[in-house]
Amino acid sequence: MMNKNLTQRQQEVFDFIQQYIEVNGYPPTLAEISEKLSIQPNAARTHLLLMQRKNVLRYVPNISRGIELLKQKRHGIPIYGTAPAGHPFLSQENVVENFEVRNYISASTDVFGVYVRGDSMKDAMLVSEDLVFVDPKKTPRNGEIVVALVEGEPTIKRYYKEANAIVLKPENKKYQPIIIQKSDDGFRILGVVIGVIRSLDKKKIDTLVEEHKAYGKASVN
Amino acid sequence: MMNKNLTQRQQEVFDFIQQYIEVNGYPPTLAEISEKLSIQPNAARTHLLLMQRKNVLRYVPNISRGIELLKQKRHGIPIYGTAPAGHPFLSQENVVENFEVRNYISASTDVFGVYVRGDSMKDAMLVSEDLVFVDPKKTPRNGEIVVALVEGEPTIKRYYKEANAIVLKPENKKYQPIIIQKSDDGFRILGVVIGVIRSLDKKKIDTLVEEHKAYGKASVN
DNA sequence: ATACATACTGTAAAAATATACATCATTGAT
DNA sequence: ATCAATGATGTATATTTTTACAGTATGTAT
Repeated sequence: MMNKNLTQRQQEVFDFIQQYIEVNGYPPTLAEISEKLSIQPNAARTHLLLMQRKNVLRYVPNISRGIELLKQKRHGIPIYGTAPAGHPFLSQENVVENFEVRNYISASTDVFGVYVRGDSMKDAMLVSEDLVFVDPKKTPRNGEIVVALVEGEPTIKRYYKEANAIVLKPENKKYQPIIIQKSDDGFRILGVVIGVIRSLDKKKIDTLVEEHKAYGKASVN
Repeated sequence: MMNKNLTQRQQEVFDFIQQYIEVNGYPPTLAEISEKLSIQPNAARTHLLLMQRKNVLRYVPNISRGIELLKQKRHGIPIYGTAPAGHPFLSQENVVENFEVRNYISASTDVFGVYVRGDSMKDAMLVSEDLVFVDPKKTPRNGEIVVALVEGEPTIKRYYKEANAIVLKPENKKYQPIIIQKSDDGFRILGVVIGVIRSLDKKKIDTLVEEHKAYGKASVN
């Protein structure tokens, strides 16, 4: 994250502070900065004052470790509700909440993400390059979509528990269901899919719509 | 974020520290904590030492503001690549990256989110309750999906620029395109849709698949 | 050539912070 | 009934951290 306005030395100071906070959880003292850069505390102080003018950090005099890095406070994305007509839509007042994935998909703390590959779930609207969020703590119910390890390979399928076996159904007629016998080793449910996120560009939109419409025709065969 | 193991007083201390860091960017001194809770600095110190034993924070003696809150370091969600067979899939080594929406949808810094309502874009796989990410800085190209303000009402449609007008096409045969004359006032493009996120539970999955299959039948009529 | 901003050194002093005792009250567990 | 853990007070002291001066040097734009 190079700040174009900063001089080389200032950037070094900035980087050190950033790293220090990452490691320690609190900002460094002037002495710590100066030691690292082999300069005097006073020189470090000057840097902070100059950088403050450039608005990349806040330096509070007389406060030990009174350094706050600005800019990269880009946390969450504002979400606007459906504003009442008349109001300027994009105003602060219409911010309903701030987006944080963890809040949005509200799952246990150890959710993880996996990219979808292939088209075996395309009828459930999961296509290649989508990123699915998986909750490993959740026990799958029939019909839910799960990520499972079948013979060492991760796969995304619909889950159905039957008398003596577990059936993993793809959502695409081109593919056959996978049947897991109770004795099967090398099989493991990694978790339940609780969300998807898709990055859209024009090409992706077009592909999606094509596939979607093709489905209609295919189903008449 | 209530920590079950903490006593009430400890929770108060924890909450204050959290809030203080949020506001100032660096942790408080013992004196600041003690002042807020109307106790002696020494008492505050004891709390920190006790809480450290409970692993909710780190307190470094002799270091001013030497407090680091632990636990809520839950930033981003780990994303696993498709692991080579044999490797334990869910191991740290397979973490490809850490999920941050802003990185994922890679847009200008002022992206925002809006919830989708209605089914006018259902054929482009945008359904009610989906959250779309919108980039206000991006200029729409023909065929891209945009969020626009039409007579004060926000709406999501496909964008097409024609000789004398702009056409906003829904992706659902039930609805008619909206045609905007150049002179039209009260019309404004708010941004281009660059991503979607959907929270999935079993009910939502079922609804999606139902609608998706129904599309096939409808399109044969 | 001459400001001006950056990038320092070095030292003493001032201010901000943390800590060591000594002491006490309350509560829950053995 | 007593121990251990929590939650405190209060004061003097030690330590950490910042700051005020007083200088020096270098490059760059005017």
